[in-house]
Formats: sequence, structure tokens, C-alpha cells
Amino acid sequence: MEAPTTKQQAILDYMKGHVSEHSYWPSIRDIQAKFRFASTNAVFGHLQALERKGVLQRIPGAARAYKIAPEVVPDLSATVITYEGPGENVIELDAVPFLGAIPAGFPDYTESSGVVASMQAPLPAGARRRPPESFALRVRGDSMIEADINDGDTVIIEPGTPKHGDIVAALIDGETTLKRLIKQGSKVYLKAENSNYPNLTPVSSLVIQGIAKQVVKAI
Amino acid sequence: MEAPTTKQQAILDYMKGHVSEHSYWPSIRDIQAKFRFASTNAVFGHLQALERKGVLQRIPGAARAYKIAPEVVPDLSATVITYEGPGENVIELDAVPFLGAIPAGFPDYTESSGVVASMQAPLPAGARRRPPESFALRVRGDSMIEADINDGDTVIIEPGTPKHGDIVAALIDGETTLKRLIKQGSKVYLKAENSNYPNLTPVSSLVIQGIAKQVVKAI
DNA sequence: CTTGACAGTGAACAAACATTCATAGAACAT
DNA sequence: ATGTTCTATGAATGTTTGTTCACTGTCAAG
Repeated sequence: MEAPTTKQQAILDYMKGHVSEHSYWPSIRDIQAKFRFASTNAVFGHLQALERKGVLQRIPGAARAYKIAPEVVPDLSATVITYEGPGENVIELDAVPFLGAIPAGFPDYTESSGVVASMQAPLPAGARRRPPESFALRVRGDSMIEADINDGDTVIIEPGTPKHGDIVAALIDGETTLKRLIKQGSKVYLKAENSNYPNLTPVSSLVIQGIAKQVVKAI
Repeated sequence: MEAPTTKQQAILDYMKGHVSEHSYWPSIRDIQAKFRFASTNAVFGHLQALERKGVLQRIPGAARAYKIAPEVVPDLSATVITYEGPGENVIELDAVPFLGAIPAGFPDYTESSGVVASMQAPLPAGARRRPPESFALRVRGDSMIEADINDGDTVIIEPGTPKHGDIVAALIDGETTLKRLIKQGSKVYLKAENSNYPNLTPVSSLVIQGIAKQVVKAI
């Protein structure tokens, strides 16, 4: 996808900020005034460009009506640390408590609007978190197959505040699942990295247990 | 505040749902079509009523532009469990680890838009969470004075998913504070229960350590 | 019985708003 | 040199949309 220019990005950011502050979208004339354009058509062109580049969706004819496209997530597969034999990685793995297997969850595209949950994340049954609070989980299923995390792999989960694009261990319906975190405005999505399942299932609440930092590949 | 009628509430719910689904507000004619009104004025009257009752704010002249007023929180002071002497409550208190005092935080009205944080909540320094994961905190300050939680009281914090109106222990700028959780659409607020401080301070992220379930009053 | 609040129809208006057309300079590759 | 793309101006157009006015029926309080 083509990247927006700096001005287009500035306009997009202003629109996002306007929604965040006022809870409704700005009109074209609002944007025009903000950026001191002499013509509404200048804004119009930029909005068309933003839509053509896939980051903004306009609703033709409707006033103050837009949708923000989910941000594109950079491919993390290249940054995954792969276990290739005895070495420091092994020690690091052994140093954290092993808590069990991830029931892998459903390889769907889960939406959670108005996320509030922020809580002591429940651990798998019988497990007890110890300092340094990192733990390992065995992956079951292929919901993250396109992030190069496959069935049988082991992921190292660490506590922390997840950023957009992070792969997180999230608790959905009592099961720990591995998904990529997608922020879109004030909404949060959990995205399975498996193109075979483009479904979208809403969940009421969201509890994140940690961020997947490393992957130990099954050999 | 006067309560909306069932029809007015239905319209308000539809508007909220429309925003949640489409990310922009419906027009009056959208609402008209949804509820099969023969006139736009029927919708107009209901919107005026909703605004008069303080649950909806209209932006005059602007299309598809509204704000939702923060929901009113029911008074929980009557449901607070008060410690009145030796008994089961004492045992319950002794059964949970006592972790320290809440630096009570600032008695302000804190806003957090686009909340994402959902994480292993940091514990007060030197503390270590143990099963059953409940703990007690001593209250300092009078930010929750109107919820009948005063300086010197002890609150029992339990993990769980907080609902709208729950009193939560939240970590703001590294300090644990006691506030009431307010959900407003996709936004989350932390409200101090002290009418002397109607301030509104934005915070970037939000970590909730637990829900205040009981209050042990200082005698 | 009357008054007033409430909920609705129907028509019409005026402002807000997205959209289109014509035009043009600057940057840039062909 | 020349065409293309990007960005912008300026004016005009037509729809969308909030808003108002006049009128009707219902229901409960006084």
C-alpha cells in the first residue's frame, strides 16, 4: 500500500484527534479551516488520496462520516528469535517457569470495542507466576502461522504494555490465545495471523496476560 | 436528572450502536428510517428530550455530530460493607496479605481515551501477590469521601473485570489511586468521589490493579 | 371539562456539506 | 521540451441534513 504524504498524514491525524476530542468527525470545512486552505477542494483531494491509499474510508454523500482502515501491521517474522540449538537461549528458556500449553484458541479476527479490562491476568490452572514474571507457553494450533509461529513452538511471554502490532497472549472466554494486537482509534482488535480465517467475532472483555517476545521453534 | 423514556432510550442505544458499528453518528433521517417514523420531527423531538434530560449533547447546525454525557453512577455508599468489630470480617481481612498504603492520588476527574492497557498490574514496591490474589490497602486522602470511603479506611481489593460504576484501584503515574470507573461509549473515565475537585486530567494509559469489594472503616 | 405535557404527521426552509468543474503553478521523470 | 502527478485556487452545484411551523391525537392531572 502506498504511504500517505506528510500533509495527508497530518490531516488524518487531525481527523483522528477531532474524533477523540469531540466524538464526531470534522467536516471538510473544519479541516479546511484548520489547515488554512483557501478551497475546500484542497481537502477533498487529500481525502481522496487517503482513501485511494487505503487508510481512510469515506461514506459518499454523508456528512462527517468516515471510517479508519485498520493499520497495517509490519511483518514481525523476520525479528523472531529462533532457537537453533544449545546456547544462551536455552538457559533463558530454562530460567522462566513453564506453565502449560496454550489451547491456541480460535483462529479468528476478534473485535473488542470499548476495551476496559485491565487486571491481574489469570494464570493457567495450577500455575503461579514468579519473578521475573516471564513464562513460557507451548503453542497449539496454527492461528499465528503467518507470523511464523507454528504448532508445537514455544513462546516466551513477558509482562508489559502492549503496543500496536505486538503479539500478545490474551484470555478469551477463559482460554489463553495468541493473537496480534491491533489498535484502531479507540478500538482494539485481536487478529489471528492466518488468512484462512478472516472471521470477525466480538468479545465483551479483554484480558491480556503478556507480550510474546521470543519464539523457540520446534525442531 | 430526569430519566429518558423507553423510546428515547431505544433511540439513544441505536445511536450508540451506530457509532460503535460504523464509527460515525447516524443522521436524523437514519434514525427516522430505523424506527419507521413518518416525520423527521418525531426524531427531532426525541433528540431534544434526550438533550434536555442531559444524556445527549447536540451540536447545533452540525451534521451527525453528538456527544454522549457521562453516565450517572448509582450511589454505592449503601452497599459498602462496614467493619464494626470482631467477627467474620476480621478473619477475612486477616486472610489477605496487607500490602501497604494507597498514596491516595489526586482527587481529580481523570480521563483516559483509547484505553488499551491490560497487563500484569504492578504491585506496590516490595509486595508480592499471593493466592487468593486479594489484598488490602489503607486509604490516604479523601478523594472518595462521597462514596463513604475516608482517610484511614482499609479497602479489600480483588482481581476481576471491572464494570461501569465499580470502585477500582488504578495505577496512575506510578501511584495507586482509588477511583470510580466510568464507561462512556468507548472511552473510560476514572472519577474521584469528591465534589470539591471537578477537574479533568487526561492520562495516556491506564492500569487497574483490582476492584474494591469491601471497606473496613476506621473506628 | 379543560389544560398541558407528550408523541406524532406533513410540509417546507435554509444552512451545512460533499462534490464537480475549470484553471494553474511546481516538481519531476521522459 | 513535454507530459504527468501533486497540490492548490475559485466558483458553482446539488444533495444532505438540521430545524421550524402548523396541526392532530392521546393521556393524565387539576
